[in-house]
Amino acid sequence: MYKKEEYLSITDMAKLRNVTTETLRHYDRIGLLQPDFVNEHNVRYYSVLKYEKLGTIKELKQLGMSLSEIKAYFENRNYQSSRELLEKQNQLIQNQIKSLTYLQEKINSKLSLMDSLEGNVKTGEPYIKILPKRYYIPTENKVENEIELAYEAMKLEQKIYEKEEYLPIYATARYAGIFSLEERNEKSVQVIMFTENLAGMRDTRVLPGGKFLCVRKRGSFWERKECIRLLYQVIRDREYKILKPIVIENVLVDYTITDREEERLFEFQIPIYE
Amino acid sequence: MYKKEEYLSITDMAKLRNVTTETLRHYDRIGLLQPDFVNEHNVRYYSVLKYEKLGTIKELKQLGMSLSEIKAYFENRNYQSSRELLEKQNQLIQNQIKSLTYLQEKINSKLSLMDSLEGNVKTGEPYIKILPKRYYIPTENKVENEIELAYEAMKLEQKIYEKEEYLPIYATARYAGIFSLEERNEKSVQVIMFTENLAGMRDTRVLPGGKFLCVRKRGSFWERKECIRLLYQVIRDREYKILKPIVIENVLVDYTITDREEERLFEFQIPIYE
DNA sequence: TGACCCTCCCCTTAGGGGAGGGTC
DNA sequence: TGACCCTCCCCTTAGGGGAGGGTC
Repeated sequence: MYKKEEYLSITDMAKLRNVTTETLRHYDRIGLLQPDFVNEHNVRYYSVLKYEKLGTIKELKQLGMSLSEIKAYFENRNYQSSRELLEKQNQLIQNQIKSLTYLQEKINSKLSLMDSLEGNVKTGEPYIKILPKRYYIPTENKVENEIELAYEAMKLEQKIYEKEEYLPIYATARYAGIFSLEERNEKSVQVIMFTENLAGMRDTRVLPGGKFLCVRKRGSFWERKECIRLLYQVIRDREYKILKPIVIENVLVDYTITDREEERLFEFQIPIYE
Repeated sequence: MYKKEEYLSITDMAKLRNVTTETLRHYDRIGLLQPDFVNEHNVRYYSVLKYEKLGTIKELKQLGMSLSEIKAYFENRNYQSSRELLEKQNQLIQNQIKSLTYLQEKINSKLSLMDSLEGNVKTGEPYIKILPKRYYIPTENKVENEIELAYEAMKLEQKIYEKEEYLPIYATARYAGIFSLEERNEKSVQVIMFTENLAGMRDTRVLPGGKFLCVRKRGSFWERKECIRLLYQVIRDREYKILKPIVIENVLVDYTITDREEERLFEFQIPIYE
């Protein structure tokens, strides 16, 4: 049927489609794309018709199909089966795009948070900021050390994941400790997790928006005495009024981002009015 | 440091993060996530602190990182390295989304073509249609059989790919044969490939838009006598004038879509005026 | 002769799925 | 006792990278 010169060597074919000869040998072995002629020394020769097929194989691979799926497709290829394949792959790709887009949003919101942390707010310098109304879920038990904290945080996460896979708004900096200014044991703290106002979450509570006197601090979550004393001092000096006797210790940089304790960052917030 | 009850068994941990125990054993073996305590019978116990790490591992895997990359990241995790990681992954994801979106466009345009083919145009029934101006690149040599055709088509594709990876507009139904009505050898045909008006392609030619008398046919590319006779007949009967003595045989369904010859579909187009 | 081609054969990722036998 | 845990050990995908030797 064809003239000898119209055969392509394995290297010719490989170069035309930008694959390696080893790939072509592999496709031969598994019966996906076989040479049209093999000489007495086992040298492979391909008809130019195989060029198109190799192109299709590459495309289908790019769509995420396995070689055996591709092989099965070629075993009975007709208009209908091609159409169904395209529709199926279209759906798969759409799902992939969706989940990648979601991932990207998550990463971007984390990067934005990091950007904001690298701004001009210094640790140890109190300042006032206005915060919006925030929603949160509390833990069941107060915690006094790293292990208890991790345990309660785990329970919170499990609770959320039951309801929603998404944690968009406070996906970053979503943990905080709340403790009462009236209680004497400043080691004992209630861990909370900020959330969106999830309709389905019955435990969701509200933290009213308003003015907060804040200060940032690096180091350990458990050494908060000094910061609180500092905020108290400012409140007295400037004659602010405490709106509610609580302190919120928001975790801005935690062990999910760094293993270095000195890099961890917390912000203490006391609700006030002037 | 912690109470015995705060250890999690391998099954507990696996359930919390929705992985298998085998996965956790694997992570232990490669040193990615190791139990905090192993009893005298080699039974693994995990501290609750590992819950967070396992979550991060899952996320990074989802971002497409390999286990050894993840391990390396955990070996020196700090604010800066985390930030760089996020930025790198953000870029990677963006590229993935881009190439998936491109693939999707390609598939959608193919599906649209198929939709249009399943419309109400019957084979063997001549009709008039208006076509826009089209650009194409011709082959160097006329062809007379399947092999020669495949060879010329290959050369055309190689030419295009040098310039542009994209073949959007005519990515489907982009091949056609052109032959002269004056030449007697209707086996000899010039193969062309429709393209966008690629600025860089110096071979690009133009096919003027206008009215075309058309007819569709299934079967082989090489049996075109009857169709041409039919079109001639219509031209004579209805007293149309032939604008240019050529026939374009556009390949609508070809061997990239089906292996069944009876499913292949061609459309013959003769430029006319009334 | 240099570029090309061949057949073993070992290797990689991230676990899955047993078998066979102990442990909580 | 039933549910759980352990260590081998073999297997999968899509080739990559030689070694050692012949071919166009």
